[in-house]
This record gives sequence, C-alpha cells and structure tokens, in this order.
Amino acid sequence: MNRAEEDYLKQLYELSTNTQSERVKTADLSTALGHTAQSVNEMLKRLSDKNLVNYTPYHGVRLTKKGHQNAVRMIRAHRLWEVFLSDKLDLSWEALHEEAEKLEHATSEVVLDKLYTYLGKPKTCIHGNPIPTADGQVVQGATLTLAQAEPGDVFIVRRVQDHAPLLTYLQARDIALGARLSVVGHESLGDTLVVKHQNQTHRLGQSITARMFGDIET
Amino acid sequence: MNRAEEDYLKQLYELSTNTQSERVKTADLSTALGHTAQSVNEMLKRLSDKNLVNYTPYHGVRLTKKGHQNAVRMIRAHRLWEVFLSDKLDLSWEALHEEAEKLEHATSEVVLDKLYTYLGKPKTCIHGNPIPTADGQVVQGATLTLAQAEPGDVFIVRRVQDHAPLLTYLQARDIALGARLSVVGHESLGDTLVVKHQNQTHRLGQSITARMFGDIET
DNA sequence: CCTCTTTTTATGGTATACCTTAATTTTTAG
DNA sequence: CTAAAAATTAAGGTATACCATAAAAAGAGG
Ligand SMILES: [Mn+2]
Ligand SMILES: [Mn+2]
Ligand SMILES: [Mn+2]
Ligand SMILES: [Mn+2]
Repeated sequence: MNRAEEDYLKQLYELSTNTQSERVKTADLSTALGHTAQSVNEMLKRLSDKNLVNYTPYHGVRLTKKGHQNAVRMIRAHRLWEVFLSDKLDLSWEALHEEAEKLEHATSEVVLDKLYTYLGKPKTCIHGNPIPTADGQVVQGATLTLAQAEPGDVFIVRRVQDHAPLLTYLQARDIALGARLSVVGHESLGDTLVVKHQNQTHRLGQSITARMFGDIET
Repeated sequence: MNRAEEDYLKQLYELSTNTQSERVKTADLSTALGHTAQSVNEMLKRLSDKNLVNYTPYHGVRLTKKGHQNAVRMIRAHRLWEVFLSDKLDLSWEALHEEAEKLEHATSEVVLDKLYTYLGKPKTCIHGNPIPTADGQVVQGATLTLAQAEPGDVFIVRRVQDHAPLLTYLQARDIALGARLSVVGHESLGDTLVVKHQNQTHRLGQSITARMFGDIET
C-alpha cells in the first residue's frame, strides 16, 4: 500500500463514521479528497481489485474487512503521532495534523506499538478523537454536534474533527477542548450559531458547528 | 521533492563522502540504489533540470549547493530518527535503519528542529555517524577503515555504514561500537581479514571491512 | 413513464519513476 | 591509433495517480 491508497481508506472510514452510514457516496469522497469524480472512480476500482473496498456502482462504497483494518491502522498511526508531536515535541495545535498526515504513512507495526507504549497508551488524540487499539477497537467519542445545541444550552467541547482550517480557526479564538460555549441564538435563517465564550461572541457557520462534538451541560 | 529524488541526493552525498571525491560515477549510483543505468540517467537529467545536481555526461555527477543542502537535511533527519527509535522506542539495532529510511521523507524542518532538541542535540547516530547540524555543518568521523588495519593492530570500532546486511551481521556477532578487534592476519590472497573479538575469530570480507571505521589502538 | 440529475464510463492526456533491448558515443588502455 | 570497455542515448513499455471533456447509464421525483 502507498500513500494515495492509505488516504483513500482513511477518508472512507472517516466519512462512514461521520455520516454513520455503511456506504459512502463517491461524490462525498471526491469532495473530501479534493479529487475529481473520475479520479475517485478509477481509484475505487483499483481498491476493489485489491479487495480493500466493496464498490457497487451507483450504490456507494464500503470498506472490506481488510480495508477497514488498514483504515483503522492509519487512524491509529495518525493520532499517535499527533500525541507525540504535541506531548513530546510541543508542536502547535494546528501544525500537528499536517505533520501526522505525512508520518502516518511511514510507520511500521513495530514502531506503532512501541510508540503507543512510550506515550503511555493514550486514549485520544489532541483533538479529542479516540485512538484505536492495536487490535482495531475504537471507543466511540461524543456524537452530539454543536450544530444540534439550542439557545440557552452550554456546550462543552469534547472533540473536534482534524480539519486544518477548523483547527486554525479555533486556535485563533482560544477555543480548546473543554471550552464552555453558551449558545445565544441563531442567525441567517439558522445557518449561523451565535455563542459566547470567555466574554467573546462568535458567529459560527455549519462547517464549524457540524465538526465540533461535545456535551450539553446539565 | 519526493522520496525518489531525496534518496538519490542522499545516496550521492554518501557516495561522494565515502569515496572522498567530488564527482560520483553513474555506475556506482546504479549499484548503490539497485536501479539500472538507464533509470539512473533519466533521474539525473531530472535532478539536473531542477538544479539539484551538476551532471556532465561521461564525467560524473556532483551535488549543487541546493542539492547538497537537501542531501544533508535528509541525512540529518535519518540519523535523528535513528536516535529517537533507539533511545526512546528501544528498537533493535538492525531495524533502526529501515524505519528511519521511511520517516526521513516525512519530516518537516520544524519537526526536525524540535526532535533535535528533544533528543538532547545528539552528535552521532546509533551507528556512530555524525549528525549534521541545522545549518549543514558535518563533523568528520573516523576515516580509517578496518580494511586498512594490519596484523598485530588492535582496531576499535567507531562507526559503521548504515547498510542493513552489515548491521545484521555485526549484531549477530556482538560487534558493536567500541568493540576492540585484534587483527590476526589475512587470508584468500588478502581478500579476507581475520580478527579476534571476545575469544571469537571472525573472517571478514571487503564488503564488511571497508564499511567499518575506527582507530588503531596506540 | 418520463425527464432531470447524478453517477459512471470512455478516451485521451500529463507526470513520475521505474524497466528492457539495442544503438551510439566517449573514454581508456594497449 | 585503435579496439575494447564503459557510459549514454534511443525507443518502447509498465504502473501509479492524477487531470479534462464528453457520452452513456442509472436512479429519483413528479
Ligand atoms: Mn495521509
Ligand atoms: Mn487529531
Ligand atoms: Mn530514504
Ligand atoms: Mn545510522
């Protein structure tokens, strides 16, 4: 396997986890990876030939057992490297993801296991996302999105998607894991959510609120 | 730059350092990388177009300033990762090299600098080879090879080339850095060097003795 | 059932990085 | 000076991984 294939599997896993559906639409993969539908189709056929995905034209793709295992391994590598880069090298929150994106493809099973032990068997990455165990178990993190919060709620940030622009955005506004956001209300016919955090008011769009997960304070 | 190009530059640097000559012969690159002369020629033309090497057909290749800088950066990355893998993850001596071979291509400048500090600014890798500084300075290691030692000499191993089969060979025979080898004599018309180490006699060929560097005990 | 939209396929193209076989050119050594 | 050896170039191929443009097929809604 190479970087392109590994990134496809990882992206497939993430899309099917995020949308909570087994089958992923080619168009969504296309958007997520930034490749044309044509390129995605070509790659899916190759992945299908290698028995990494189950591709039924017009009905979406699904990871096979083998594809799933590989996807989970990549995610494990990615998140472990993020922990290393943050805990040991003190790399900034937004830089982490891009670096891990490269390192994840250059890591053997042995190194991964040793790294896991060395880091103290962490359970989540720096963005709050669960680190799969060596045997592929993944603990489900928070599933409630900020987009689902209602005016009056206090939303506690538990995990955010590894999306570079999102990380930069949050970092700049001091919104980290554990942040308490008071939901003030909606604007722009519901497209925008207005929240307060540390005496600051933020207007957050769907591409932000749908990527942040947490709990409503009770 | 990508992995192929980076490996060419690194190999060029190593060949010109090992042979102590500016210009590297295409045939030697071909052997070192395990590619055909044709492929090497094609790549050298590409590297030349990118101003990374200075290639004069029939007269060898030389790294340009830009090529040299990149080569040294790769070597720095390689050796720092080796230190990390050994010191922090406790990876075995022979496994180090192969893992670092992958990681070196997935490391940004920032990570490299942080890693360097984190590891305590090491001066050499686990095989005794010098780690270039961030500004490209390389301290010259031992240059006397075991092949040059004479019967009666006691040779102290200071550094060995990062050559997977060599590392495996030495590891299996407990010959590590600092080992004291008593040179007993020559065999096979000088092709083989006979040495004693910890009550064991070893018959070492050119591909081993020319890759081990150290001092003669005085 | 039919149209519209989405998805897929068909073609042809690019760049990288390898390969083989066979000239051709240059160097080198006698 | 010349023949042999070494190095390079030529020509054609493979696989990967992307692209664009256009046609065809399938699904979805009314
Ligand atoms: Mn990646
Ligand atoms: Mn993360
Ligand atoms: Mn390498
Ligand atoms: Mn080394």
